[in-house]
Amino acid sequence: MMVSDVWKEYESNEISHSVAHHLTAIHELMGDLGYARVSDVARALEITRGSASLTLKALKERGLVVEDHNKFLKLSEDGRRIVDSILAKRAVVRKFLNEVLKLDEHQAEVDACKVEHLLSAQTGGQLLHFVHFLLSDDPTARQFLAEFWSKLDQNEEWQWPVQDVDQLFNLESR
Amino acid sequence: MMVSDVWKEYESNEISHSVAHHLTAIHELMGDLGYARVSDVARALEITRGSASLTLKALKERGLVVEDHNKFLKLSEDGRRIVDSILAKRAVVRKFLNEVLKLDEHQAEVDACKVEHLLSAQTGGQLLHFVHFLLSDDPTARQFLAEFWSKLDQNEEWQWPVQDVDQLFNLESR
DNA sequence: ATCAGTTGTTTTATTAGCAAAACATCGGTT
DNA sequence: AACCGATGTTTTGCTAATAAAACAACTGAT
Repeated sequence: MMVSDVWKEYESNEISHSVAHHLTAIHELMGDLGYARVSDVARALEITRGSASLTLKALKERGLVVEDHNKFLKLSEDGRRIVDSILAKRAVVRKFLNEVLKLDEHQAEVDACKVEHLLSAQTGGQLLHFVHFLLSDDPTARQFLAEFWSKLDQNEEWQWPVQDVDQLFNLESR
Repeated sequence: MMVSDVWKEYESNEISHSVAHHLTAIHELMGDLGYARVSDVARALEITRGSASLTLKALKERGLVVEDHNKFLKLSEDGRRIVDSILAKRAVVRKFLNEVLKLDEHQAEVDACKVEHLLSAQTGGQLLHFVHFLLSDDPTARQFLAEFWSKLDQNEEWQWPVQDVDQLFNLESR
């Protein structure tokens, strides 16, 4: 049972959910307001200034955020790279969930947001290739999607959660 | 910026990563050994008995785990349902990452493990439909996959992370 | 019967992430 | 000058999840 090898990699993730959103908040505030201070981040995330102050202090020490001569925050080069990768993954996952799997926008947004910082760069890149081709003008892709969606509408349902997914696949495919 | 609405749902998740693995450990130990005690769970997860004891006490109080007259653990009805849904999501995600996106098995396992407890039932169900059709004998699905994989081999790469995913989609598709 | 090993619990401490409250420091009004 | 509001920090406390260590209880071998 090689379970134990894998599951602890969760905590070894260098970017927590909280950190991911502190960083992306700075990015979005720079776009919206042109600046980002501790209070602005706190407001955007709806946490207290005290909490934001502590988290951002740690991020400054980690070199992901830099502080202006007058308390104005900015992403470092590294911070910027991290935000780029997070936003790219979020966008791809959201697009897949919403435009392919036809989940409503809120559900897609929520799930993408939960997952964005956990996916490897490999996974993000491959998913981008996949979704890009799937939503392209390629006739095979279009036909495939059309068939999938029509099947969805036929509402042929399993009861979820399925007890044995592997069995389901083995019996009906391949 | 409706960011703040969404991101806090992460912590409101009733099933943490740790809880998910304590529960699935009990499930797998029941299959492998026929029983599951605190020490067995601790060994499986490679944490101390003390930690497992505390977490499992909380799970007993939450009614997800029940204890035998002689300290043997078992999943409750609710616990069982949760494990089923987690394992189903993990299996589907792993299959998708490995067999469709062609990520190596370890990466697929790791990413699926990170994500499994965070996906909504809706998302899990839709993804199951999707992967099931995608890997079925349907000729359209087969052709689509063949084309996708050949594109992958052509190694037409973006530099990852992509700066603006939405722009990438808007320009080249639709 | 004693001794060693395993098991389960409890206590103490640590870390991340939050709230709440106190505090100091500005900047602008009046 | 005095005041008010916004800002940033610090301190205290909380929860979840861990480790480490001490402890008690049971099990089995000799």
